[in-house]
Amino acid sequence: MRKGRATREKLMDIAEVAVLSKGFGATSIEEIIAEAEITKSGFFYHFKDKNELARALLQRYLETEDRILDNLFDRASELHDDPLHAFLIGLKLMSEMMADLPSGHPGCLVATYCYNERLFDRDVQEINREAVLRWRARFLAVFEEIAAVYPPSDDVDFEALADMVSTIVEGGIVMSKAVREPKVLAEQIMMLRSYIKLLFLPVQN
Amino acid sequence: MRKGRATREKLMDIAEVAVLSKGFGATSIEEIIAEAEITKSGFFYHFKDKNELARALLQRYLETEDRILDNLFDRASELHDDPLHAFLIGLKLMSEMMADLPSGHPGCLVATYCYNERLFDRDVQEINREAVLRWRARFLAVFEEIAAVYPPSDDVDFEALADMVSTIVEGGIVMSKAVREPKVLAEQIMMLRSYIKLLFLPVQN
DNA sequence: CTTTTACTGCACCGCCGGTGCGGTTTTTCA
DNA sequence: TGAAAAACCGCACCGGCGGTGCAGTAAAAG
Repeated sequence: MRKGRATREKLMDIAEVAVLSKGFGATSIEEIIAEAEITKSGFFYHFKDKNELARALLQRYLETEDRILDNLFDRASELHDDPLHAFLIGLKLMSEMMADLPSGHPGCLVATYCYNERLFDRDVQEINREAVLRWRARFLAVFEEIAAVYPPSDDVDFEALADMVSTIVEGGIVMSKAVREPKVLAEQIMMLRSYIKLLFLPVQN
Repeated sequence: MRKGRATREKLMDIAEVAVLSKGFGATSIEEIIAEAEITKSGFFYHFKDKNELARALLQRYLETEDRILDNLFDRASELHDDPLHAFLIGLKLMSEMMADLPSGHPGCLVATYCYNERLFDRDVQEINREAVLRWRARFLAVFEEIAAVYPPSDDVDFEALADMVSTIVEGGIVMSKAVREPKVLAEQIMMLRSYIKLLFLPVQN
């Protein structure tokens, strides 16, 4: 019961690393079980097929990401009462967190799954879609709260602005991986922060 | 001689669609030759192995992308002499181009290759890396030209700003694919445009 | 009309995803 | 402590795929 959980987690840890560096289709069950030192039968005891592994991987990933985001912006809110400044602090914390990843961000499963869409059945794709829509809703709420206090300097759609947070992170991860410079992701988040500042902070002069 | 080129292009067209929707590892040579109505021997006449297909795909993709970017910003420059306004027009044109893609952006090979890094040898990865660095150089030149005329409202690193263009496009593609809303990519490019406006355009009041 | 190009056909190898099932060890909990 | 449930192992088998090698051939170019 407890042991099974541990083995399952181990399989998923190994699979996640492989999927993020080779794609889902190129990740063989054979290599996963070899690294986990388990038999193929053992693997299929935990996951009835590869698609179930995909679903489990994505769900676990999304849960930890949500927890990290909650934690990060909660901490930021404790550092400043004002919604705008709290969010700016949150972005700074996020940037620092990304910069502290020793060998760069390992990659986002949401992005991988997008570029592997044909490999998954509808429900896995739907989980992915709804996760991104939750991110949209999360940041939309933040920006509406900010806009209630600070009138924006440009007429922007707040849904698009909310999406921009995810866009920058997803794009930043790709860029970091492509040029092999982990700092690019952290810098891009700071660029987003610069935009939010210019958009909502009253001009100082 | 001419016939061979056509077959090669056909194989690459089929492969590119498959790679962008399933990843490189999950794209089988078998399915490519089935769709192209050719034999496996015929395939290996054109590409000595799968890695050479990968290289050819990437190189062709990068060439067409560069041509599209050249064309787009050249057209923009013809519409306005000022570097800032020309670039803002360029972003608008880019956004409209993305919005006009009937079933959304098919995906970027650079991003796919990032999330499939372990599948390719060093030289393919290096081609990918240098392509992104060329994008950086391209937009860096643009922003330096703009900054020579318009002092930026915030102290930003121009290399990071240059990377932001690619970041927004890469991230926007992922977001569009994830939520299955082609317009998201076009909107994100307009968000970038909004930032550039706030960053360089003198405050109007 | 010969050379080059662009293929076809076939045989073969080893790996992989996946299925099925029977047996065994380990853990849990009553 | 001991039975039940959980967590595996072993093995056999299937079809598909990446890839190699090579001999032969149709078509286009010169």
